Amino acid sequence: MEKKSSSEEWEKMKKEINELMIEGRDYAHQFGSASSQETREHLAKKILESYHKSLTILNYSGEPDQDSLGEGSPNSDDSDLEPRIVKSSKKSMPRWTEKVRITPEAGVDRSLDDGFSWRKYGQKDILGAKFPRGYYRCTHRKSQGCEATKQVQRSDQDPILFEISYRGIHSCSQAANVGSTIRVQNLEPNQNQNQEVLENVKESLDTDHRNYNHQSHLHQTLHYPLPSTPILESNHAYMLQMRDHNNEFFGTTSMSSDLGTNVSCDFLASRDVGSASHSTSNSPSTVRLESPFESFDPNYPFGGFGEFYS
DNA sequence: GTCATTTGACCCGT
DNA sequence: ACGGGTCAAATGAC
Repeated sequence: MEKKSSSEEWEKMKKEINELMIEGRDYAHQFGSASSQETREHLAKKILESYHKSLTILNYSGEPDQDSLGEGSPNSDDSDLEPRIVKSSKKSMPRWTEKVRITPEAGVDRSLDDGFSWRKYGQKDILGAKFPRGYYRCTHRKSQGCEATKQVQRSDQDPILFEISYRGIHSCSQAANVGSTIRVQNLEPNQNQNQEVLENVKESLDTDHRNYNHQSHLHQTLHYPLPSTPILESNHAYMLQMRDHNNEFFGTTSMSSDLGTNVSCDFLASRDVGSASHSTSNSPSTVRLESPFESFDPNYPFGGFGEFYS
């Protein structure tokens, strides 16, 4: 009954997000032709704003039903399209899901690396899923009591797509350094790098737009390429702000980290996911695709996968 | 020796 | 009772 109104509300939000993303894409295009540093800074800020607004909307609504987003996760029982706030049944820990697709350019490591260190504590075959699900928790759980955990599930349909479910916010010191979005190693304010990053953003936005009609791509877009973006210092504060805001949505992990990474905490498997090379040696920044990858088709054109195996 | 991963057993919610 | 999530002993890598 109330379903309909929820549905309409979600449609409305989608539309808003769509507009924001298009706006961001346009700014990214302009960035490409901008000559002055000042203009670039301004555009970079605008791009970030678009992302921020989109995230705010998403954050407010909770995550769009993953199942409705296609890429069928094995655990999708309901087919409702309405968005819903996944408030963990487990206590009141925030929970959100991200879909990460491995890209040839980034490789598995980067694609899945969210900047956090994760330790795998279990793996399980899930009913109806071809690949086992990996369970990870923050490496600093013992030392700092960080309760963040994540689950990595490789998609049945798309072997290069991983669904990462995060639970809890990182309370460890790493959260402050990584944020959910910024890849520490990329913070070096190098202009070339900066431009490269924005180019990626641009590319990302284009891609998003292309897939716009597919909700399923919304998540992918959320792979903020920006995170790793060192962008200008003037924007750094903004990024951090965004990061904090996003922690609620992405958790600490995420994306390429964080807004940038990933799923910042490395997703895949923890090793994966969190890996981003961090302290514990555990996760070498690479998420080892673990078993899910063992059955990985070697024919996949992603050289990066090799890294997982090594 | 230390720490991460593996994996079967156990716990808990539905 | 079933399935998902976690624990913890065994094992492996560094």
